Amino acid sequence: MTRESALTFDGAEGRGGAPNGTSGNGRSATLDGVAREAGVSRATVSRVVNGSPKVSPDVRRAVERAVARLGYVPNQAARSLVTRRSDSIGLVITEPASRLFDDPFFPRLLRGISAELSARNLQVVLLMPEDEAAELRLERYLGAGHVDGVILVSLHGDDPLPGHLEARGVPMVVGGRPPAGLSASFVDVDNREAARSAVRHLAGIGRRKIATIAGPQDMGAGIDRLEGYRDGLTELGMPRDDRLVATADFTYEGGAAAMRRLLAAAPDLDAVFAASDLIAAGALSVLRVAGRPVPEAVALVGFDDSPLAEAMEPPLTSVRQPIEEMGRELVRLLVESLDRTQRATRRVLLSTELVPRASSRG
Amino acid sequence: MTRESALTFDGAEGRGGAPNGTSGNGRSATLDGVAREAGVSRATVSRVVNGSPKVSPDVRRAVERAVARLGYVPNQAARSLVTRRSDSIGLVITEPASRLFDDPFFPRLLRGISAELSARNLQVVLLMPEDEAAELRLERYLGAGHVDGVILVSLHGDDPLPGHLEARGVPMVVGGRPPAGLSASFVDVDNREAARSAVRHLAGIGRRKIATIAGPQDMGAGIDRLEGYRDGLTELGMPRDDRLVATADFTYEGGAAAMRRLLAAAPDLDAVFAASDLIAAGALSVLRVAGRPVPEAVALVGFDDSPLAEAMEPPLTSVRQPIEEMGRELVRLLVESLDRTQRATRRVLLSTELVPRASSRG
DNA sequence: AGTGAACGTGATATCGCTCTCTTGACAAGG
DNA sequence: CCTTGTCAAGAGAGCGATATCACGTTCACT
Repeated sequence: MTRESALTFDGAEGRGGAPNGTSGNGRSATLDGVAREAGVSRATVSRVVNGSPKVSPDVRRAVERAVARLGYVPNQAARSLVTRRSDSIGLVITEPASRLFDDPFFPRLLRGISAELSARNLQVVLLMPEDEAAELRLERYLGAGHVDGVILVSLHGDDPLPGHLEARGVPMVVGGRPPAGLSASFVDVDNREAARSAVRHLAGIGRRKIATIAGPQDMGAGIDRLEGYRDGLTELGMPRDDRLVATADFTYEGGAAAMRRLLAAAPDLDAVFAASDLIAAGALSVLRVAGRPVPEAVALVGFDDSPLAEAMEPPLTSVRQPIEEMGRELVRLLVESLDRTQRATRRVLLSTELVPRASSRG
Repeated sequence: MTRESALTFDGAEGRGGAPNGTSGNGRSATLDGVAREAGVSRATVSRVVNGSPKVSPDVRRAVERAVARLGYVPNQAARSLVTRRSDSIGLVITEPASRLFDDPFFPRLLRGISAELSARNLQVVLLMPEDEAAELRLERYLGAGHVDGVILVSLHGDDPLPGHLEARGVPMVVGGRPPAGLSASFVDVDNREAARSAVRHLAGIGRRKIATIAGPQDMGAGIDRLEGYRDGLTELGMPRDDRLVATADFTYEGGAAAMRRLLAAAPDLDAVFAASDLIAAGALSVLRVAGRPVPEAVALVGFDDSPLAEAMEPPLTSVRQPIEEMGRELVRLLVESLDRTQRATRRVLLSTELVPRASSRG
């Protein structure tokens, strides 16, 4: 059962006097103080604060008044000590400074997570281990129950953390498809379907030689988008042609290099689906130098719909992901697995939206 | 005095047996358990764990072994209850979904903060109030001592939060110059000097009609960059000309609109200093349409050095900010004010670096 | 009327840790 | 030989909440 705090902190802070409350020093009133003020026992105040139904209306009102008068806020430490809950969850980001930190994916995700948590009166603790030692410390920290559950994002294939957490029985959900072998609940966008729809779109404007610059093949996003590209070709009855596939890491330079390879291997291509906007930007610069105008000679589609997409010249058609929603869904999943003791793993795939712009005008 | 935990959690978790430690269930060993295991009192274990010097070497070793054997991790709730410290700090972001969420500023700042905190064994709690009610709740939460101190970023002029926190005596530092009237310590980049150097750079490549698209004039960054622009002109002995100044919010569209106004008011301008890269991108698109090639006819300089800058065509000269360092410095300042009881406010200005690219080639 | 279920309230035992005091051991000084 | 000082280690009192009982009341139903 989810804890529902019935206590609203929105009341006025006393009647203008100098209540023995929070103001001034940092010391807040205690349960005991409120009990005295209201003329009841600590237990009763606790019940009111926690929204127990077993309190008579008058007493409840009296207590609520006392709470407001004193500006009482429960001491989380004391509460945690006995409930063995921290009412906070950990957001673990294991990412070596790269991708995540160069695009707005991360702030948006955070916003979604935060919004959904605050609706539940939970707090987020941010955890970004910098190195091996920190990750070990982190494991201990999480295993010790300092947070009630963990959200992991941006996992790489070889990270031992999720396995260890699972072994310690720490409730956990993963953002983005986790590496094989891990049976954790996760939320991801439907990369495969998204890529397929991008290919469909390019075919829809008459392109017949559709190439792709895929992402790293050790990451879920990279793999799935390539799969989807192939699905799309198959669905359209187009032949599979390996000269039309290049891979790159999610960078500008990587995209540029891959585009050069594609042009060399298949000079007659007339469209490119890039696995990220940054890759597309790199590709675009190469196409420009090569004298292949976009979209006339080569149509281009990116992925992420970052601010970059809109600012490019020509503006880039791109696949938008519901990132905030992903954050919210992660929280929902985690909270669910916290409430029930069930450990059934669940997978959630969110759908995407193709945003057409000038880079793929028919 | 800063708490230094002498306890390293990096040791092996027992010798392969099934220690009564953390593994398996989520229940960790307690101080008492460790004390029994080591044949000493709780107090002594506590001293070892907290790095007190008043413990003989043998006893210390014995305790440390017991700690490692049991995989003991201190219970933060219990500790907080008595020390009245939470060993965590709050990062408050009051931003209506806009700017912060469309550029990599935020993840980088977070990384800096996180790195510096984890070196001190402190945790970050992320707080993003969504509306008025949430902000009130937040105030109570912070006032109740749930965190030891607060870092505020992206403050807007009319936000009452910092004032209220100050009144409640919550230790606090601010990222970015705070609105006037607030006497809090803060860390900012030297926007003024940065803008001045951008102007100097443009003059250095022979431009004589240097315009600016300034940011919102209710934000420190917007104001200071405009000031710096004016300083630059003065320093170079150039006349101040209000037709060469337009303001925009930090968006692509805002930048485009401002550029149109500038071209109308001062068709003979030959350089533009934009207060952000996104603004510059908007300006660039307008210049292109207007048939004013960059950098030949008009040189362009942005601010932030976001990934956008590098991907633009031509690549954008921009001012790089030491964002991670800003995060680290914020933490240092906060921790300092936590340690000493001194409430002296301090200001730290970090210097920036101009990254020249094709958009301002002489 | 009598029994007991239901319900509102209070007393009290924890939760795991820190920290102040006290104790005990041993060395130095008179 | 006793006092005094030093220093390591233990004993014990909370910190502020929750949760389990126990204790009246009130009511409904035999």
